Amino acid sequence: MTIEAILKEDIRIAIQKHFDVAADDIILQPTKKEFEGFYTFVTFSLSKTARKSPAEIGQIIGTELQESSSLVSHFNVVQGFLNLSLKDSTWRGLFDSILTNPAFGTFPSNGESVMVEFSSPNTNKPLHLGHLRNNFLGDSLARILKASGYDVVKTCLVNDRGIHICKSMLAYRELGNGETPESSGLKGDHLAGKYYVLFDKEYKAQIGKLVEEGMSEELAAKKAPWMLEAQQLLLAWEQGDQAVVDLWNKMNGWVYDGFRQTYDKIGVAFDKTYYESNTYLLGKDIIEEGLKKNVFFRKDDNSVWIDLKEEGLDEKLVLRGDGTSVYITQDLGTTELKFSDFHNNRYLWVVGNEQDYHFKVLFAILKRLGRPYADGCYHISYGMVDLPSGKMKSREGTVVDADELVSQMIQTAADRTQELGKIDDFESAEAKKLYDQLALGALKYFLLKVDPKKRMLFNPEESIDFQGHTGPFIQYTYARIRSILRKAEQSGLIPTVPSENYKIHAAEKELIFSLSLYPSRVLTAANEFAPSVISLYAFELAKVYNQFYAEVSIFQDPDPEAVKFRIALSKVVSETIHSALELLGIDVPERM
RNA sequence: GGUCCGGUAGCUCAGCUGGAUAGAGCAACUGCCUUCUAAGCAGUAGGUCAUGUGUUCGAAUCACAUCCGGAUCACCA
Repeated sequence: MTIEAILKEDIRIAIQKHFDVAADDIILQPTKKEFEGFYTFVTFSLSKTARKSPAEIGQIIGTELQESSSLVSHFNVVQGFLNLSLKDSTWRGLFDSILTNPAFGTFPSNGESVMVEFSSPNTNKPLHLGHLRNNFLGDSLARILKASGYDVVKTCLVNDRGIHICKSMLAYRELGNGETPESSGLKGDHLAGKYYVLFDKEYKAQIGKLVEEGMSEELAAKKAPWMLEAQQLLLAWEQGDQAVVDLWNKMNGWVYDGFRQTYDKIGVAFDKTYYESNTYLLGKDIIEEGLKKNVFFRKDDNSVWIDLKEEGLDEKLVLRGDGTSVYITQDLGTTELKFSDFHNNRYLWVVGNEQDYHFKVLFAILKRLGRPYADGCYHISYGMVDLPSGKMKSREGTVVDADELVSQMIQTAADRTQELGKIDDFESAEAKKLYDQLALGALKYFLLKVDPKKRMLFNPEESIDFQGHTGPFIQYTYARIRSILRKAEQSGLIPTVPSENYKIHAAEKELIFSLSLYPSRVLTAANEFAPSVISLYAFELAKVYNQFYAEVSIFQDPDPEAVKFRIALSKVVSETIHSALELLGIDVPERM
């Protein structure tokens, strides 16, 4: 049982005893900094039933706890707030339980499995900042869910077919002159992206010309020669035209090669990758089934629909009149495939909030169809990354390219590190590794510290910080501690829990308290699908440690017990920081 | 227009299962490196929590309304 749980029980018993009131859900909050104590119980709500003033109630419960609770040393009451301080033996026991628990912050298997689908790129252009948020969120969530007891499968659904890919292919065929990643020195995904942009340029010119000749803009957009041709390409692809399929294979191959480099660089991997070219025909059987079950209905033009007005949604098309699939058809099929592949208890999709409606519809359909996995489906909807100028638009060239951003961050990390001159003795490979760790630490932390649901702002003018509320701040705290632990080891000092006579310092209590919060934060992060909970925790812990570090001396303290205790505290903090950052996919350096 | 999400310090964000004088970081200003890494610590300054009404002993937090911003409502994905 946790300290908090025992305290709540003690408070419940005290209330029962003195006021004869059954209080089931006792809520404790952390005591605000300006008051003494660590846990606060608010008594206002008891005032009516207990027929006493909040302050009196606080006094009575506080006195009772001081006498009978095994944990409480003393208390103070401010208005209706009962602030509780803990005995040194409580702190010692708490710390001991953390120190001796090698799996601190991770939970045993809960017997459930979950699939996290994320990343899901299109193969016509390179990854951008928005994809990074998606990738980091998905990767981190997978780690957090694993730590909280789930069996996790990470999947990626690659959108490797469709009109957008055909646009790149067309522009390449017409303007490419046989260019390759090797001949151009461009990463494959960037090469494909280049032709996507070229397509758009030419396409716009064609529209302009048609409009000049008197055509309406809307019609011109449909009738522009390259648009018609791209549609022809798509059709040819679907019919298996060898030349088209060959080009498609060639260009997608380049793109995958480029993606692989990016994924390697940012440390993201998947257990299984699904390709839309393999799944886009799936789902039609489900449409048939739904028609038989009268979940769907057919309109006169042969298109198939579902009426979701009861769910507060609308009528929704599930199959085109010509019998071809739409997005939702595919998703029905892919979800069925995922289920038959893995039989997970839960399915999560990390997809931007622009698709909120789509997933509402998808899940509603799965329920109507009576799918066993329907209730386990959940859309992890995250907000867009905006620029000061507004939304990123790939066609308008306002996107922040992922590879470029990462290499800029690495350069900044290198510059900053060299300025400080602390690692001048590093081999160049060692230094490079550190720059990568810091750059990705800064970038990942930047994108993961914000509540996923909220849209966030990225200003390319102001590069991402390495000071203050950042990844490198936390990494720095870790490196600092590692340095201490190395020194301790050399001096033969063993981390130890102090004896009963040892008077625990306030800064030490703060640290133990911060540490004790970790497991519950992991669970909160898992339940809310919010890596930001872990981000904020890691920052708080690092901050508390730095305060401790500034306030007390570790090796200079005359009391050998204090020295060994502080080394033990440092050790556990470093391990907890390491663990928390690992949940965010952030690496820790031994020195920086 | 319907639905959904958001509006907290100059900027970026916490806090939102109701509780104490609303917290961080950045930017600004002041101190602290002969002592374990100053990518740090301590401090100053900065707020009508979009607005209004309501519920409550108590509201940034809940409800309703209004204003502002965004997303979505495709036989696109």
